[in-house]
Amino acid sequence: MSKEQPTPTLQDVATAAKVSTATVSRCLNFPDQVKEKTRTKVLKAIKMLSYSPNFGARAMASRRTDTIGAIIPTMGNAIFARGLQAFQDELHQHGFTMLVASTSYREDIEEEQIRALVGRGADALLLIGHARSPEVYRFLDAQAVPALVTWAFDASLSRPSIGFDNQKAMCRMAKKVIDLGHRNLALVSAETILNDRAKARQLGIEDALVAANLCAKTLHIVKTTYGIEEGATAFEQVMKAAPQTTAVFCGNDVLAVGALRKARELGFKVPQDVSIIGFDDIELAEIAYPALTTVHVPHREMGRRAAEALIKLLNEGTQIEAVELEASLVFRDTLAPARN
Amino acid sequence: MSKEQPTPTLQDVATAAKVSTATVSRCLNFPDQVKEKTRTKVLKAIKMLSYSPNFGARAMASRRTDTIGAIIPTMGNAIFARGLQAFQDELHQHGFTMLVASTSYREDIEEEQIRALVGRGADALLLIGHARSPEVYRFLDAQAVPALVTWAFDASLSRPSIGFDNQKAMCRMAKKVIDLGHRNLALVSAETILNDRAKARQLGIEDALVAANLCAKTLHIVKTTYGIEEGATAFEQVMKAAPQTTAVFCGNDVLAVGALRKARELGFKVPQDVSIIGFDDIELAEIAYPALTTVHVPHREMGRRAAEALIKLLNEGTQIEAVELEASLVFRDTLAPARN
DNA sequence: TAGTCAAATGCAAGAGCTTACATTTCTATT
DNA sequence: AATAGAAATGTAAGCTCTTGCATTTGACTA
Repeated sequence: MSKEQPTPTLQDVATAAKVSTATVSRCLNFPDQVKEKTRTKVLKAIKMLSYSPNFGARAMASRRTDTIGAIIPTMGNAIFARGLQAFQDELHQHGFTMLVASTSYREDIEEEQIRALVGRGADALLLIGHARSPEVYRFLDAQAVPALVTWAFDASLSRPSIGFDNQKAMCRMAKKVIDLGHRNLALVSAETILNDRAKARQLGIEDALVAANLCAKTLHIVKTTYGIEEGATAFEQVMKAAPQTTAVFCGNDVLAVGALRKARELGFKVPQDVSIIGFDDIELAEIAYPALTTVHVPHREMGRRAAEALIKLLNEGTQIEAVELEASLVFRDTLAPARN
Repeated sequence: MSKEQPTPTLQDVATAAKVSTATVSRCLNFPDQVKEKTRTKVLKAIKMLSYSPNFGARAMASRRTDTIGAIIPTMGNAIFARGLQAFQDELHQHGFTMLVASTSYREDIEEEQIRALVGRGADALLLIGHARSPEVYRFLDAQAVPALVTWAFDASLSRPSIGFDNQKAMCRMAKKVIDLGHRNLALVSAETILNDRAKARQLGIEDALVAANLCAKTLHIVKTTYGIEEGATAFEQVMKAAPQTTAVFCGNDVLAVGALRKARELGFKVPQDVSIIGFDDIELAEIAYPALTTVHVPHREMGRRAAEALIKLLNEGTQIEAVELEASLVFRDTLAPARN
């Protein structure tokens, strides 16, 4: 630890291999531009010195970092995990590295993280949802850092997105629920001011209500933060404030699973007494008992396609084109016709 | 898009604010070294230009990146999510950024990722488990990149670790199980060659067996990869090959939850017919039905302490000292006395 | 008012890599 | 064997910031 042995540089490798730094650099970046014999020599020197290129220097000289940043609300649960894993797998296959930062669903932290990742040299960014201040977008433009929005889809916006239409998907689900005779609906949702996905999901239910000639105002809404415990508490509130409720929509599966547990604790039979509907279709949904009826989000596909689009943009300058993916309905065991 | 407007540099800011680059740099890094009036001027110029420092240049000039890499087996499930979130939260509070990469439990990919992150300028690394080739450690030493091992604890190794003793924890659990009269134990585990945690957990059960004067060889082991489906399949194999089994240990909760589901499908009553024990205590465990008996891993604490130690090392040169955390046993509903 | 010393600022030398351009080495052709 | 042209390699400038040291500014003292 005390022996301050400086890390080897390109120059050291060049010296050791008795070639110029340019040749070593080419060996690393365009191997087929250098003769096999030379390459072997250089590679040996690299291995001998345990050389690893200095990222900063490379970034500065080549004006790119092959790094893409992903900024998600949280890593604390599985909601974004699968999509992110797919995103990273795809990036990795193309020689890109992913940087992740999380925001705890807070707008100020998101902005900070965006700046941090751009500052760290991210060539592009993956963002969740559209809603953020115009200033952030201005910053991204000034820095010439492309950003792709996912986990949402809105053709009306100019920023490209690769995702699904939260509103439409939730509306489809709500229609099914209404078809089953439910008239007293409730929604346990995240705060919708800073979360356009949550907002869209709420609107989806209201759309369905209106389409069925019911009043959108009848939807009983409880706002909370995401978490199993929070879902449980919110469910209790719902049933206390609106005991006639027969179907409780939840903003995501984590909330739904909490609601499910609380329902059991309170002696409600699910789905006979009350139906519970989730959103996302993460592992939890399948494992919950009874297994959760939910909206399936194409996580992996979304992650993969997003990575693909970004890579193409960076490597070939191909503009990103928006892609709308389908979210499907998964009917498991927590939805049944309304009791009456 | 076509207007190639170059991103502003320190120099541009300096010019705009009519000061030297040095002053701008100090404004950013040591604000109290510059007079208030000057600072205001500079800050205004920065805002006006939407300037953001170039990470590469800064990294090169200052020889540090304030970036810490974390390399985990997978982001696809929640096993590492919570710990990682805590790790990142702590880092963030101290102005560090986290880089994440995942390995899919493959040694070759891990090595690649280690090189990638070091190459990307990670000042330090968080690694899961001890087992990896000496060459990797040599590389880390050559690059002078400190690495902290977590999710495991082994005082006998020179590399510091902040984690828990997988073997001891699993042994404690196994003793309880044996106390409950179980004599025919099985284990569904990941491949233990490349996974020292899995290996340790297996040894823990064998220790308990020996301590109870039973033969370690009686432990029926099925190896598989991690996944709910895989857990289900493995459970079926276990019960087919060793139908007398009354307690099935699982390498982690994901496997356990799969086993649980398959048990139900096959008509086994859990825990009356067969007990199932998990490891990790992630959300799934609590939500599973019946709720899973498992070994609780102090994810958040581990992540937080690891970050703390690394930050101290980087900022103040304080050597990391190994910390052994306690993994506790969580008895829920999938463990009962052996039938006989 | 001159002189002292600390605070504020400026100057300029790197930091390690890529790459345009220059030079050398080969290969193939005559 | 001489030589054109391609392939391989070398030279050196430049990428953007930090920082040690030099210089200037300014407050205070004598």
